[in-house]
Amino acid sequence: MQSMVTRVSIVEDDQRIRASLSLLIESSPGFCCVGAYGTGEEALEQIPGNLPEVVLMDINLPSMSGVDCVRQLKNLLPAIQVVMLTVYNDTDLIFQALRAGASGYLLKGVKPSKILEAIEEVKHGGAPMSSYIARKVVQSFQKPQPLSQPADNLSQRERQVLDYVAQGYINKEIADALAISLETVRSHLKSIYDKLHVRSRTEAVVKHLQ
Amino acid sequence: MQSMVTRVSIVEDDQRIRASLSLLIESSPGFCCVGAYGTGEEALEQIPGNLPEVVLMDINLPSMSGVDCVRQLKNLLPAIQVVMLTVYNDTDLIFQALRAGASGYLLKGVKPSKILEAIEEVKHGGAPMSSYIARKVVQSFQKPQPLSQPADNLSQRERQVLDYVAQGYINKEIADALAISLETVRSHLKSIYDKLHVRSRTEAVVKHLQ
DNA sequence: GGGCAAATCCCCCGTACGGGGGATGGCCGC
DNA sequence: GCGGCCATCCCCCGTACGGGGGATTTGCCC
Repeated sequence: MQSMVTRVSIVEDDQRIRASLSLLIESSPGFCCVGAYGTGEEALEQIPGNLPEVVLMDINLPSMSGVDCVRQLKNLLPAIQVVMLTVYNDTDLIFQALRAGASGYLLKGVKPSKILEAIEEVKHGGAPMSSYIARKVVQSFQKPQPLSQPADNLSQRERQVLDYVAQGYINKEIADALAISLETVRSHLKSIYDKLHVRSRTEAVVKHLQ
Repeated sequence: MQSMVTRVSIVEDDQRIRASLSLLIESSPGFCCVGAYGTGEEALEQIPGNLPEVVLMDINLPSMSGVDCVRQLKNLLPAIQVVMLTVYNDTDLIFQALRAGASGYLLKGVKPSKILEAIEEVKHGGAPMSSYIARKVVQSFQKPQPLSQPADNLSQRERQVLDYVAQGYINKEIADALAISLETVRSHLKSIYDKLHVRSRTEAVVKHLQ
């Protein structure tokens, strides 16, 4: 079983930030800082020797980047948990870091208590993320599309009908589901085809799902 | 500008849970419950009328599923923020819900205070997730993802035909494009419907585009 | 050589679909 | 108040579609 204290290492090139993180960890009950490194290379060398459970990793390191460091670290020690800690909220960097194996991603400026919470959370299988980061991540599952939606002037009702069509409903079923007549459904479909410049339900669905 | 209170609606089929959520919202300063519905259909009908900022959505609803409800709701009201609230931590459901447009995902059993925090967080652009969920989401970036896709037994020719269907071609056009007869296209389509367990080209296309 | 799946083609038949007309209210904007 | 969209409903008509039969050829596997 694990010891009662959570072993943490820090990889951060700014000496002041490194020192203050180290101090934060050391001065908090239940945490202990087993290493603080200024470069990714140094971290890769030392970390296997003193096995922290959690690593706080700056993303902007000299020479080897934080992302690369995470990738190699997770290769060496798959069980290690990494929380990125950075000023950058650049979307690409977030996904690069997550793909590389980071499990958490905090923006610098969070309260110290949040950092400690994140360490505990990541240790117990969570994925602590600043809310902005979490939203970016969730969005990546949603529509890869709308930077500027072409504003397909569909009315609410038309969207609703199209939604049913996209679920494979035939017109009669849509009519029943919406408690309107078959003819009304057909009317809505005509407007939909007109507005989307298509000629069939299949085309409409494809356009609807982009 | 927005009012100081956060307007919340609840979609949850269990009357007791619905009542207790409603009570939680109403009795918390800064929150107000503008609707509580037992079915997705009811929610879709009523929510556009009283415009909550945040919707708490159970995933396991009778008839229309919570996921479908989210999909249609986000279609109608793209700005609305949805937090799933469920006992299921099934990976597929999580991603289905996120793809459908949910921005948060809490497991039932979280402390009431966490629910209120989540509502505020999602309102301000965050993505509140239980730690288990967050980890699943993050993992989906790490695993070289093509884990699913069990190769739906379609033959090469069938995929080709389905591809054209998904581009809105009618059968005659597909026949011309592939230089085969209309009847052959129809034959392939029959096998496709059979293999995908669908009854129309529209359903087939939807399944094909996941 | 028999079995088998893929790919090709054919016919019948009912019906869902889409295009072309309409019509009626309701609500909004100017 | 009039034109505009919206939502609702109705008719006719041709055709694309899907389900139900088939058939043939090619190639592969055992």
